[in-house]
Amino acid sequence: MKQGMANKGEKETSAVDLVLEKDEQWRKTVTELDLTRAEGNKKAKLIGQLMAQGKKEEAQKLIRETGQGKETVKKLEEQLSVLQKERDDLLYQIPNVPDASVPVGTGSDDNVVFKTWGEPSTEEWRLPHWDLAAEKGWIDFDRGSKVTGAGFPFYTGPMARLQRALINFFLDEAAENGYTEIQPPYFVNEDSARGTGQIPDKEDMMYTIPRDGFFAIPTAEVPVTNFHRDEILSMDGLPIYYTAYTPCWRREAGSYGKEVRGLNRLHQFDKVELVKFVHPEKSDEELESLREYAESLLEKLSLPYRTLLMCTGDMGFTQTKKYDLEVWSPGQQRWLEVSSCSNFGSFQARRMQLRYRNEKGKTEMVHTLNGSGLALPRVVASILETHQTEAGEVIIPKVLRPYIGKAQM
RNA sequence: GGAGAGGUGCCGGAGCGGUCGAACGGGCUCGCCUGGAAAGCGAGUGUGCCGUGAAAACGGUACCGAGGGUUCUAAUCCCUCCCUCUCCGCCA
Repeated sequence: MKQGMANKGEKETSAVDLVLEKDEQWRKTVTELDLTRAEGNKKAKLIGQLMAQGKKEEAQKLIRETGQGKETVKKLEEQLSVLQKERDDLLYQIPNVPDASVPVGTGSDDNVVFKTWGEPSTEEWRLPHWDLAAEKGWIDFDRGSKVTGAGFPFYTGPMARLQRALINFFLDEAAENGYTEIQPPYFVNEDSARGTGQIPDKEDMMYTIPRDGFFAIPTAEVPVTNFHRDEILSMDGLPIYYTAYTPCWRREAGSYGKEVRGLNRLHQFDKVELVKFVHPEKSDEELESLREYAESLLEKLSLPYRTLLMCTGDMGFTQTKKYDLEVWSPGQQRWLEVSSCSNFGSFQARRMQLRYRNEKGKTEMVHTLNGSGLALPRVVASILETHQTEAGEVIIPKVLRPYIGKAQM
């Protein structure tokens, strides 16, 4: 655990020891409490029997004896809930441990380029998507700011149509590849946010609806993975593949500058998500097929990309292994992340009490995975730049034409 | 939003202060029966946690929507919340 945490860049690994210590105390208290309860239960049962037999005096005598037992139970229960909260608070702060195949590293420089596809264009004449979109009147950032705030753009005319085409294309592709389409709620409750690990790790990134105790989803991963929370799945039913289109809301506090220019980073964006529930022994290969599927989408859109195998220090709190797919943005001459394919092992399942029944009839935690397939804004950015002509037109990728009815815009 | 009814195991559905982890029916699993099947018969059939154990298993404890409370004892009584259903209102 500690090695894994250290590899993820956690400086402080003492939480592990503290958890063990708290757990030790917690166990002791549980045992004591159970014993005291057993005693009380025995007495209560006896009293019941005596009453039934009409031996009132004997029963009364026993009732008088129950006082201190009750006190003890109450005291132990209080202790136990305190210990449990202390232990669990610590436990929730411990990240998932990286898989052995993940390169050890401290930051983005240590990520490994796993694969590249296509020829990233270095031609200078291409406009960044925000300039082209402004020129054509396709995306209205200013009115978005007026109506809501920065990071909430309007897409207009052909751009709105392109968005819708992409959503449909992604959903149709996923369906053809065995993913069941789901339309989930866009708000979730606190248990769900904790189930997938947004709480406590990424609590600040979510928009909240405090009056009703809801969180606006930062990704469809949250409602879709929680779909099976607190369930025991049958082994025959695995693996389960879901896909869902949803808007995603992220506060993205403290992000400014060219990094967030145009469609690079928004507070609201559209995404088609892929979620898998699988047998623990299959999650490694399931991650690879998830990655390959996401890659196939970029290939069908003729967008050059590269796949990174994220190193331990750059992969995040909840994952055991993660690939990032980055599409090339020729207008910006940089790579943009459009998909993140992750294996969570049993991390989310443990939080969600999500199990399956194995060959022997025992319950075991399932493994969960998810990936974007894909996130729209940066794909749109790359389409506008990659398929841009010198005349300022955009050639629509063949696979999208049935959805748009045009070859260019 | 208003009024009423209700939330029990895989499902249906009893229980409404003690012997209830929970009757009964259905489902499912195993066995018997059969040439095979149906019917019939018999047995079994929850989860979390703690402890013992290599394991199988066993012991304890908790769980009858969630959380509090009353009581020697709560699925059963009280309070708060959530959810479902019916009627009215409103409404895409």
